[in-house]
Amino acid sequence: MPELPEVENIARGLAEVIPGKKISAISLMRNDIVNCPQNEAVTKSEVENILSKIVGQKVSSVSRRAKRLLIGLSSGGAVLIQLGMTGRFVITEPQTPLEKHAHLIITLSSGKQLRFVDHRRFGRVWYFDQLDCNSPDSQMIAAGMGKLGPEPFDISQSDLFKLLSRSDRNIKTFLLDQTKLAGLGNIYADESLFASGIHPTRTTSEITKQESAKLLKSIKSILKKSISAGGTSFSDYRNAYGDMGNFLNMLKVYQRTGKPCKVCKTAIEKIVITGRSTHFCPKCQPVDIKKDQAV
DNA sequence: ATTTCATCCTGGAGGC
DNA sequence: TGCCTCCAGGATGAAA
Repeated sequence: MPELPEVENIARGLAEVIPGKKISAISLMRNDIVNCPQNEAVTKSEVENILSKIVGQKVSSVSRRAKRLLIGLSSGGAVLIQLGMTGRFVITEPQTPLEKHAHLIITLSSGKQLRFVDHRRFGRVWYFDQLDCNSPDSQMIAAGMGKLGPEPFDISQSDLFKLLSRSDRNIKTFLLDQTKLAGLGNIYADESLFASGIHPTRTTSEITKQESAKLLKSIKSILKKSISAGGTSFSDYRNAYGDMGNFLNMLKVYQRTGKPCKVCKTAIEKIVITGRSTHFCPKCQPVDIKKDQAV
């Protein structure tokens, strides 16, 4: 659920509080969130081995790659967290009653606790002895890090256009493919397509160079605005302090089905594209390429 | 090689 | 109130 702006806000919140703190204890309520792509829980002894490596280390850094959170440790190792749909972090006092779906509790030398809470349990946690996002390390690959495409802020207009030209999918599905462009999820894919006037079912190879440039500009601008606003909160997302994000009020199409378009008053429509609900304005985002843009 | 599909979960909303 | 169905910020391996 959390997309790039939400994870960025969580990372910034944690970066203010946990670097320099020693990890004095860890408890894991569920083994099946550790080091496994889906449901292959690691063994109890493997988990204990991992936890023993982490306890006693200092947190050296907090960063983000796409929608993943990286907590760097003094040994050079790192904990990687994929939040899934409903994962969140809570910084709290140890005496605060445990959240119903708290799966991992890290107690810091400051006395505070960092809790990973995730009611749908799509979230996963990995530990690496060495933090190197580009390493061919098999675990890094297993964690999906090796396959991630560039961040929207790090790709050029011409490179995005090349990627689009080479693919024959619809643009909505393309934007959700983390191996092509990493960081967008369902909200920001829909919002970016609206901002650039592109219908979500348009075939990527038919997107013009001008449209592609406008799309990248829209993506970057929307992500930046949302990061500044603290992200978008529906039911679950909160930053590390429990605050909600304010970008919800700024959404133009996402979850506004039937409501008037903020630009032209036409009712926003919702369709399903490869299993994901997709919101758009039928007038601002025509199915056909605009005549003045056609070659 | 690409692309889609079902699946992993829990809980809230809405229909009857 | 209860029961049922549908839906939800994601990512994956298997199948087409």
